[in-house]
Amino acid sequence: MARTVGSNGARTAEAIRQAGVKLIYRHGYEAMSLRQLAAEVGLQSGSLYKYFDNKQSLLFDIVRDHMEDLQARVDEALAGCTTPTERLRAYVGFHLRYHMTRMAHVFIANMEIRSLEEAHRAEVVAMRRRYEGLLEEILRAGVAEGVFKVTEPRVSTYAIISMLTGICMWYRPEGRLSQDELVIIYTDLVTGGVAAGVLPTAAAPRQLKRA
Amino acid sequence: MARTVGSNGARTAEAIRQAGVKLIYRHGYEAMSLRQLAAEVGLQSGSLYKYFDNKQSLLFDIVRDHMEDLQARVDEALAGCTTPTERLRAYVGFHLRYHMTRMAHVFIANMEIRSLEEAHRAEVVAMRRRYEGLLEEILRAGVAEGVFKVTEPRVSTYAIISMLTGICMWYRPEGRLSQDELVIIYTDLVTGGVAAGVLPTAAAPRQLKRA
Amino acid sequence: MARTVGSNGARTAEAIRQAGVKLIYRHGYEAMSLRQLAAEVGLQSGSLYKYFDNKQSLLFDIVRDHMEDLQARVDEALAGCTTPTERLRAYVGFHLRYHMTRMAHVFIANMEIRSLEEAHRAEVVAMRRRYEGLLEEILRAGVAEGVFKVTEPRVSTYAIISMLTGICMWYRPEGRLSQDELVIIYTDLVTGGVAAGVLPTAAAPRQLKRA
Amino acid sequence: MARTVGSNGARTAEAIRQAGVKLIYRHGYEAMSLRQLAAEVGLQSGSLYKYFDNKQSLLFDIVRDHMEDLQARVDEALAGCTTPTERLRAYVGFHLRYHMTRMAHVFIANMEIRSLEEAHRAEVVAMRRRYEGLLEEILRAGVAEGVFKVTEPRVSTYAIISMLTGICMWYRPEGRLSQDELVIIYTDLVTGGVAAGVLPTAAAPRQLKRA
DNA sequence: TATGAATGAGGGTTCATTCAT
DNA sequence: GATGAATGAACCCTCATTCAT
Repeated sequence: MARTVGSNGARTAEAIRQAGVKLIYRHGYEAMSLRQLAAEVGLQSGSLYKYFDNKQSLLFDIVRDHMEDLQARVDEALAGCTTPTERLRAYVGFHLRYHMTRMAHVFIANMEIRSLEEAHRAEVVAMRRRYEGLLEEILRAGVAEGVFKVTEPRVSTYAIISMLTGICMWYRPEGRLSQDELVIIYTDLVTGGVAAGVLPTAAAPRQLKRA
Repeated sequence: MARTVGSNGARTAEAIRQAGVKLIYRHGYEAMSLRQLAAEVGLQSGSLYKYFDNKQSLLFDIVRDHMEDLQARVDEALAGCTTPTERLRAYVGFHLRYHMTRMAHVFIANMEIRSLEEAHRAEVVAMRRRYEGLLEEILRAGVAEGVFKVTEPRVSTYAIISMLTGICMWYRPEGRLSQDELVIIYTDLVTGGVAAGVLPTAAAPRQLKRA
Repeated sequence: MARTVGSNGARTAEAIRQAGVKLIYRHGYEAMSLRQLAAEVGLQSGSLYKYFDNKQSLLFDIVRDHMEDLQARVDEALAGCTTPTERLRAYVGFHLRYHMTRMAHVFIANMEIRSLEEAHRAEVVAMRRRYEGLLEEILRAGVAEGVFKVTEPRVSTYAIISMLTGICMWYRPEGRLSQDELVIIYTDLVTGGVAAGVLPTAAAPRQLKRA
Repeated sequence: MARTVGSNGARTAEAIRQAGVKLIYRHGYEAMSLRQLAAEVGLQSGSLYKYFDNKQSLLFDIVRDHMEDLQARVDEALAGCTTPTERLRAYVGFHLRYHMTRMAHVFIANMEIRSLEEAHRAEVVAMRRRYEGLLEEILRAGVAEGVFKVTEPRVSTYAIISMLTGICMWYRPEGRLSQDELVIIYTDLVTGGVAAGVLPTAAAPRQLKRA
């Protein structure tokens, strides 16, 4: 890709960021080379170092900015929702739409945590914990009010988050179902799963035989 | 790690396989070097080539064998279960126990699909599709019998699989909750989510504002 | 050899080319390592890849450029020569002088065809055929005019080319005989060999006993 | 290739020798791996060391045996030929037939001298010198008797040998021309080239311009 | 701001060779 | 006589990174 004539520093920085997201999403952080990235934005690979300190910090910046954005937006989305049920629906809807809209960023933030250096990983994990903590609090509040039946809110939180996040493994904008339709389907699954006083508990299941 | 005296070929092959699973699980396929792997089993890196053709085939062998094992065991687990509800509980229980027991293999099979060469990836994806197809059939059967309320069995399948698989992101054998307890929790979430005639559908949700 | 201070890219490229010719001539393409080559020009081996795509392409570039040069110069050398005899003498003289002057290149082009990948080999073989074809045409013209007695121009072409090219197996610039003297000797051999109506044909020879 | 059942040591040794000749001829000494060679005769590569000390000695054995055979047979071929002309014809005919019959050995002996260790190379070069010396003596004898006009017998020897040897670069047994026909063609070229009192010497030729 | 030449480490892989069995 | 597991060195090549210009 030829270099954009008249590009200034800020524009180049943004181009690098976007190309980085695209290439990490497509190939993985380890598999993406800075030569590739440089070629994508029309630079020599050495020139990238005007825009970041090293490859690792590029990844960290992408992930951290994503997590900050996610947190800011979920706070917005929940503002004004008061009852646990309302808040649950808002959280689920927000999470799904965000993940369908920014698949690449989300995918990277989930898959490449492993590639972050320890200090960076810790920071990202803390941000993630805060974001997921919101859902756990919603579940606990619903339990307290008797509208949810959840014996282990932490576990259910993990379960629900995993379910919702999984959408970015297969969702395609050009697919048959609209975002709205998908939100309804998933919301039904979640609310059904946590609804109070509906179904009897699962019976004690059989043991898995080891190899 | 020093080489085990008297080790023979078969034992070395097994050691390589296990060390491979461990290191790929821990560092990722791209990040694991064959020198690391060789050191782990007490060999020179070139000696590994007695046991596989190349790094890629090591990964593929691990993933393919895992998928075959998974399929064989789920078939076993479902044998004798006839009603959709029974079969759903069996599938969920099996999937969870398998994933809690063989976390590393499962994690690799999910995360490193990206690192497989196209032909290998296609093969693995087909195997996965078959495995997940079992759940979809169960949901469809339940809908047909009127015991499940699922408008998009394919989507719900993805959702449920994601939820269940997510357990291998955080489960620790030494954790507070037993496998049995976790199975109950997840099973309740799933069965509640697909149960017929319980909750009203989610209202049309708000749109996510673009960045 | 230490790196020449102030060397720029073009100079390095040329140094690599020359060192490549020298080392391939001396050790053979297979036996020359890129570490050797890099050391010869004062680089790290990885740095060579700024200057060629891979080892094979270094060889191909050397051989192809040599063949192009050879063809361009023989065309020059033959320009203005009209009679078959004149042209034969010109071809022979040119071929010998060229081979005495650029022994290494010629040697490589002859010996390392085997080391070229199929596509490259085909290209080089075609160039060689064109160059040798010139001699064959000269012989045929001489036969047509009755000045040469050559029953199989193709075979005689191979024979003459082999004879002349062989000079680069032993010629040394510091040797007793000058290039001019050698040209005379070889030219006499060739012209004597193809001269019309001189000697009776060889009698039917004895059969070689098989081992 | 599967191992021949019931093969004994001598048979295996011979099989290795033949496979070695074939593979070195086809790929070159450096490019042939002992794994390849072992596979060709149905052995593990380590087992080859029962039959030779190392890769180098395999090459040397092949070349030395070939040179000894060549010398023994040329002595035979010349036995009974007395006049220089007779002897020249005999030498040429023998050389050509031998080279057409044992192309692989000849090719190896010519091409892989470079791959021989210094001591081995010296030995082979000496053998070759002796073999070529025969031709030189024939030329000198012919000059002494006045039947050949050769000013530099050493040079002419090189020239003639190169011409004749070149046949193994293109000869194919299934080709249009028989060995007898080819011998006649080459013999005419050689005898014409060295015949006394036929052609005027080549005029002083032009200088080759350097690049 | 960007280049482009260069580094130095390390990647996956192949090789000739050894040796206990 | 042959295996097969293993070595240790070297192979070609790619990488993130540096720095004078």
